[in-house]
Amino acid sequence: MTELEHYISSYFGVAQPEDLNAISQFFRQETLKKGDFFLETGKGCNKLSFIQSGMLRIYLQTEDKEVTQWISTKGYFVTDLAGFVFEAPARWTIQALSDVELFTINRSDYVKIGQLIPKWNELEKLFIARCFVILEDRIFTHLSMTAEERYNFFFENNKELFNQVPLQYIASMLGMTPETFSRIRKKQLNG
Amino acid sequence: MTELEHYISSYFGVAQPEDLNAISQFFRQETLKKGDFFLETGKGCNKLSFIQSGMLRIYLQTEDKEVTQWISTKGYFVTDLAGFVFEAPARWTIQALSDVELFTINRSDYVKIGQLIPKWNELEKLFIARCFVILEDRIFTHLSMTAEERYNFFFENNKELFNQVPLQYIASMLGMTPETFSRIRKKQLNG
DNA sequence: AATGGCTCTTGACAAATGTCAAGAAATAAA
DNA sequence: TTTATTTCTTGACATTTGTCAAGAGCCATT
Repeated sequence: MTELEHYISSYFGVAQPEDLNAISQFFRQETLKKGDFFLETGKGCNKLSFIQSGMLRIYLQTEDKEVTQWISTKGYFVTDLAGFVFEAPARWTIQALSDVELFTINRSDYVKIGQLIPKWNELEKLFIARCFVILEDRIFTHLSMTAEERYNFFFENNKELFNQVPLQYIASMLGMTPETFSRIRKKQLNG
Repeated sequence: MTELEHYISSYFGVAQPEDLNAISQFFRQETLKKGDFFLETGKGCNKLSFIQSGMLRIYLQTEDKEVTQWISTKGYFVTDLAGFVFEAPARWTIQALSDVELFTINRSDYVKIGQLIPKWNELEKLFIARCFVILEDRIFTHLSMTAEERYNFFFENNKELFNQVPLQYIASMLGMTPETFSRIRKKQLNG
């Protein structure tokens, strides 16, 4: 099984080798240089990618600040769901934090998967439902935890990220300023 | 078109009257008294309902506090997605804030819709994707707004809720204490 | 090694939000 | 209506988090 097939299998639960192979044929390899944009707010997003290596930051520039929504790393998929599924203008700007290797599929090929694999729509549904549940959890952390608790919770589950990306982005994605993040960090390292 | 058919049509985009009718046949009417539990954390959730009248609160009791995740009102659907789709133990407790009338479908009947309507899985996918996008927005409010801004944003879009449910629940669902909520409220009414 | 540009840390202070306790107001129960 | 219960508001104060400004550390380029 190729790495791509492994991702598809684990995210969508596709089991048949021939199906996996057929699906993976639709993807093409693509690379981004550090700083390149995968997507910009307001533009069309007609692709979905799996990250083979590197990291991407999903964010939005508002009037007064830049809000990082998520950082996607190896093994994750990346797209603007509203853009990809509903052909709406992209909500997020997505930029490479490092050189990035991707497996990318475009919308028209993606649609073909549904025609090829009868169960695809259901697998996709289950996939998006899992994503929904993850967001539910994330909202819950904001309703129930302090900045420090969110820091610890995220750190426990994403230790490796802390020495790979600028910390200010992690701070933003946890809903706090870089200064607060830095102080909590100091406290956790010393205490 | 019945009220139920209207909901199904607007949420799932089912267009054919005969399909709508077939789907709506699977639903049964159900009522809850104020205070009754639609679902309790940890139990199985094998039903999904549309709210014909009344309000339900979706929340979770933690060690030290009760966190309201959402309040569902007329026209909305209600379920524990992880429980309903993945047959996982329910994450949320769902309780009637008032007497409630529901249209309810159970999981086994729900599955039958998929067999009846070829496009169902796709419509469902789109439906859940829309829910996902709504949660993305909600997370964004927590990353980018103060308590006061979240209050105003929510108030503008849900004025009617403010004189229908205990405000402490709205406070919790916006991620602030009842006291903070009350002070912001005063400020907005006076200023 | 020196330069420049980011990024992170720190301090001092300000603002926002939480906590606790009391009482007022609203709602439900009798 | 009266009483009881819950919910909301308010004040005083504590804590958390944000803001601003300066400087330290780090990294890449020269």
